[in-house]
Amino acid sequence: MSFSEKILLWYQKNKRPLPWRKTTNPYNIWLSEIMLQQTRIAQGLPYYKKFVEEFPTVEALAASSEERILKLWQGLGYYSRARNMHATAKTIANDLGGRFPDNYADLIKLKGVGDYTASAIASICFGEPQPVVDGNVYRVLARYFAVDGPINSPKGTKYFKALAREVMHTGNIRDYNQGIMEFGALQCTPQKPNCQACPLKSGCAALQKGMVDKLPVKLKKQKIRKRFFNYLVIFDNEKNTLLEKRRGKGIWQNLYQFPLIECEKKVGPTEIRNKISEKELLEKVVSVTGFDDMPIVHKLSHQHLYTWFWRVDLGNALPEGIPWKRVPEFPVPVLIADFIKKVKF
DNA sequence: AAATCGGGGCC
DNA sequence: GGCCCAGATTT
Repeated sequence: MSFSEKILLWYQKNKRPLPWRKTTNPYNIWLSEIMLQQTRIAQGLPYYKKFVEEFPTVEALAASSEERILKLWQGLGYYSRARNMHATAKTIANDLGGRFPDNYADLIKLKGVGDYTASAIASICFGEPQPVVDGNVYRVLARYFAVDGPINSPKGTKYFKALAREVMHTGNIRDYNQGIMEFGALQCTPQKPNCQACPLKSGCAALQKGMVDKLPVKLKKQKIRKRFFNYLVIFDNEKNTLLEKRRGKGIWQNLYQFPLIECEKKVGPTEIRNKISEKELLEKVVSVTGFDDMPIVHKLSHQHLYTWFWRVDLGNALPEGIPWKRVPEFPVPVLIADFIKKVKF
């Protein structure tokens, strides 16, 4: 039996009953694929259900606001996916008559749809023989064929895409693509793969060479930037607070936060007061007090955010003040959401 | 070619 | 603390 036939057979016996496996509707498949980019199924699943519930069709998603979409997306990370998803929904609803492109070449033109996602939708929804290469596929192929070149160099990416194309099962690409990913997720796992009970062990080159735990090879690790955030949790004399929308290029684009003062190092209440008056952010500051002396350290994959929250009481009323009860309506980073959840006023 | 973009689970 | 996750986009 060939590699792909064994994958197919394993999948038929071991596949999990996931909601997006009950349909080949491209809207549902697209939604699930965008949400699962760099995201474990356990984490993405509740978000998929929420989105399908609130937006049953691409038209419903297109008609929604970005803010509402970001709110539902809150906690899932990589928020550009949500913004691109909204843009693509509008393209499909408004320019394409509500119909998804039905082939790889057209799918990959959509915002937020790259090689993997275009291949996944084209194969799962339309049966187009395009191989998917996600993190699972890299691992399965690197081990089975004992490929020790890096998977994340441009040459490596091309090599694995070509290898995946060579070995794919064109007769049932729909199940094969999902099968090889499921096999990587459940059987050929990153740590402690279940090689003893593996139906592919007789042909696995890495197993025969004792290299299973060395593969796949990945280049470089990114170094982590430290940043120092000071959030101003403001209360005016009507107990309203202030939120600002993050603009520009960096993390958390278009999400909300308390007014932020970023510094090069830890600072005290005096510096915070000075910064407030320098920027003429607020008038009539009555008091500035820290919630904690120790920072909350929020760890992203490429930044560590050392964060202090400051309570700032005002003697006047803010024209754009937001009642504390309405704060949970805004999409915010998990760092902010955790703080709001933790404190009681 | 390298950097950027989140958050959570596991060891 | 490091690694990984149904990757895409920007620089």
